[in-house]
Amino acid sequence: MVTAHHAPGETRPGGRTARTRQAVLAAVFEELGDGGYAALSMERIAQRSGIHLATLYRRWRCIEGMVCELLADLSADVLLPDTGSLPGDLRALSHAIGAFYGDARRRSLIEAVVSAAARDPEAEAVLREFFDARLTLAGRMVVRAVERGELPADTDPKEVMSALGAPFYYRILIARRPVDAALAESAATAVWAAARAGAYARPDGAPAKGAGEG
Amino acid sequence: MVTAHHAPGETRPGGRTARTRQAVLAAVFEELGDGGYAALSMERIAQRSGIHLATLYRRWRCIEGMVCELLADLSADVLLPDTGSLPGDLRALSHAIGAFYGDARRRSLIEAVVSAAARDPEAEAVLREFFDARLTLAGRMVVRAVERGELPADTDPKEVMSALGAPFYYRILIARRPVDAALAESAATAVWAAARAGAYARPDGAPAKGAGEG
DNA sequence: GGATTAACGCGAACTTGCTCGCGTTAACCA
DNA sequence: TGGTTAACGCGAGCAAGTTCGCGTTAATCC
Repeated sequence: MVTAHHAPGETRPGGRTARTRQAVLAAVFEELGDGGYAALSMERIAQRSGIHLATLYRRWRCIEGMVCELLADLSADVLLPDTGSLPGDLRALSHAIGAFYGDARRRSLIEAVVSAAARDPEAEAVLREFFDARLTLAGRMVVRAVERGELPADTDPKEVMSALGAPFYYRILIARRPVDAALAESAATAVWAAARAGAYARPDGAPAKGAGEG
Repeated sequence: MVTAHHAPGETRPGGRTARTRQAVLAAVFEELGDGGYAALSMERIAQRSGIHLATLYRRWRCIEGMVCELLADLSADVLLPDTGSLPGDLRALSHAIGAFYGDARRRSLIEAVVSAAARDPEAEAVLREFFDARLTLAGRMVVRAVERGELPADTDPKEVMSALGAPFYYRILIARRPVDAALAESAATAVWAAARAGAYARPDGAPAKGAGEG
């Protein structure tokens, strides 16, 4: 019996594997820059990244998987603002989102992910869970505001954060125009006014809960 | 010279052509019902409609064209409410939108159209113009409200209507959950509060204009 | 360093989606 | 009613995109 060096069947995350991963995701991102999702093809990604076509299919199966992974990668380093007041937090986050989607490649990425989710159940699950986690996280901002007495106790944090994001995705996916600071400002102002008016109150009037809703 | 019966090169919109068109669009809509956009393929549409594959490609070139045409078809008969007050109009329209997207096939159709727009420039133009026209039309509701003095004079009608629609498309495309009456109610309440707070004021403070913005 | 084996490169084979040419059907008009 | 021809049905042919088998490279551990 050959004492296995590192449990045969295990993956090798380091070195070359990580390099190809980076090369491919970078290539996808750049490809989104010229031509958007329309011009995205396995062949072009292979050429741009210098990674062989067969390798791409082996690791990601299809483009859907790539764009999902890229989204998670790019969104990793986004911090929650904490200015001390909800309107301040909303403005800060809204402008952060606006700046993020100011880049056409990121807008194309969102298009790509939504398209992927529409066709591939696996991609759909990734997308859903990704945004759910993000809403839960950002919802803390609202929880703090409720604790400070800025909003009604029955305000649903996730609904508030959905409402903050919605105008951006409408702009990108439906109106199909660039995202600018004016949109960010409008979104923050609108959500703050709507939340104070009780538009995001839970139907059953349950009090706002913390992040862990397990 | 043969006196042309109906200008050679002309199309023949009646009879068989109209029938196949109806059969195909109906088949697309039904296909969206079982399996959504993922299961949509030219071959399946051909089988379900009983129209030959080559005919589909000749008339629509690709699936993108079909879903765009279907969207225009389905949305043709949507009326603007006129209850006498903006909050009333907003609630009515919001619930109409909610009812429209209560059907999973229509949600799948929107996914399909957005996916189509992401890949095909022609489909993108169709989508953009379609929603732009719709916003302009619905904006009349806001123009009336401004004239009644319910909203500031510098309110941008299209921005208000965008804000009303945004939560639905966020729910469908990003959150990927069904649309319900609670969402419709929330959207209407939110937009009304936000509009009164001046969230949709034009940056330059120009007064609200009519539908024709030339 | 040396042995083991994931991960990769390469090209051929395969599958799928799409197009083309031709004969047939049925709108449209006189 | 009959002539003209757009629109359709049909199957073969073409061009993508995708998979497979095998040899090579380079992580990983001893």
